Amino acid sequence: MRADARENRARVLAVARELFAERGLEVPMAAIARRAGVGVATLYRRFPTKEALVVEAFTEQFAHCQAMIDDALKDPDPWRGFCTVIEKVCLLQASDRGFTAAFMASFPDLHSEVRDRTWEDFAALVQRAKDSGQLRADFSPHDLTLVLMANSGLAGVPAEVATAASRRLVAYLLESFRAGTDALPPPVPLSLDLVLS
Amino acid sequence: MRADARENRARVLAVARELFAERGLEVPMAAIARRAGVGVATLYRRFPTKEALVVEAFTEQFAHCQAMIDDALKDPDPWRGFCTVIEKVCLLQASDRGFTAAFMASFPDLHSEVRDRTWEDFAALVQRAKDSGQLRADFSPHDLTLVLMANSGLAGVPAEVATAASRRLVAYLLESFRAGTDALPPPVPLSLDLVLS
DNA sequence: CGCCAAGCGGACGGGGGTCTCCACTTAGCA
DNA sequence: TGCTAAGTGGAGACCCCCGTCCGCTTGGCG
Repeated sequence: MRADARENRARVLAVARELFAERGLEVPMAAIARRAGVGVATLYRRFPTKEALVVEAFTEQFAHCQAMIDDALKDPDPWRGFCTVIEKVCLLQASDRGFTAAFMASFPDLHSEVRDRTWEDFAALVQRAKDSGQLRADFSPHDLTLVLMANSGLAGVPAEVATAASRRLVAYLLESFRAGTDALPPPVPLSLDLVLS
Repeated sequence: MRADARENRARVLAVARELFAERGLEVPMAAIARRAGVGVATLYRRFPTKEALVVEAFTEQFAHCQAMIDDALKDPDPWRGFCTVIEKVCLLQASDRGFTAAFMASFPDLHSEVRDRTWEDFAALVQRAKDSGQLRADFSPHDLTLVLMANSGLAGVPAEVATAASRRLVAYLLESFRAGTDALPPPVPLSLDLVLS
């Protein structure tokens, strides 16, 4: 690949991440091209479709999520590990509209194997927190999806407001995730795939 | 207005409510027209713009919300009244995608005076529940918006799933709204107007 | 330094959305 | 029953988006 081409590709990706973060995935390809100072064709030569660009733009964040869960499993305090994961991923979601949408849409080929592993690890984290007696027994791993979907409802307001709101929402929810409280309606087997609509 | 015209208008409204509920506001005008057995021009003669149709289609539900709060203020148990309002409005939101979107978008001219009154009444409901000692003192009326936005994140999954999920989410939240729990991050002065983006 | 493939950008096709225009139809009064 | 104004529907103007095509430009090797 020629030097100028490589540089253009990098700039396109940076601009895409930036615009996706502040305006969501519905930002037109032409806008990304314009801000990056290239033509539309350049985008489509490097990324065969818009979806490919989105996937590429967010792989980093997805890996980051996985790393967060890995760290949390190593935390000596299971409850703190559990809380930290939820707080961090919700904050990430609240501060990046594109991440939220990409996460929700979760394109079929978007690292499905990574997603599966993440899911298993999170289930382990939940079990560990339950065994320690700090997480209520009727918490379901599906409740993570519930939290993520609820938190995604905050997207669309300016980023600072969304992060503040997310912090408060998560604090409310974590409080009721603590062990020793009343019974709840049954867990809902939510899957992000349902959002495809 | 001629008899046939009146009938057509009613049918269009019914169909619009139906389609908005199941598919959200992004359903095309042409689809509504087709399902109602009329041409597009008929829609636009009765409702100058799509927004007007949406407003007209949801005034009923909005009035219903107001009525719910009125009833709740009459409930002898302030806490039960408070919970019932939140449960009902969230369930309504979860079972009607269009309502959610219309509520969130809350078009400028969408009964702004009604909205103000509803807001005041809800604030009264909150104060009453706090005075009775059952609602935590640091609950903010803005937290209603927080709940609504969070709940709106559940839209997009099939209606039965969304309602089940909403029930569980609301149960979690109400549990932590109860008095006698830990401190929270400060309330966020959310306004639905922020969602205009 | 010259050459050519790799790279480039803007015009364009195709699809889908809102809303308008206009020739035709019909309700319903006299 | 005849007339006319109210009502109708579909074609199409206009806009925005994704993705492609093609003639021009340029990096960088020999």
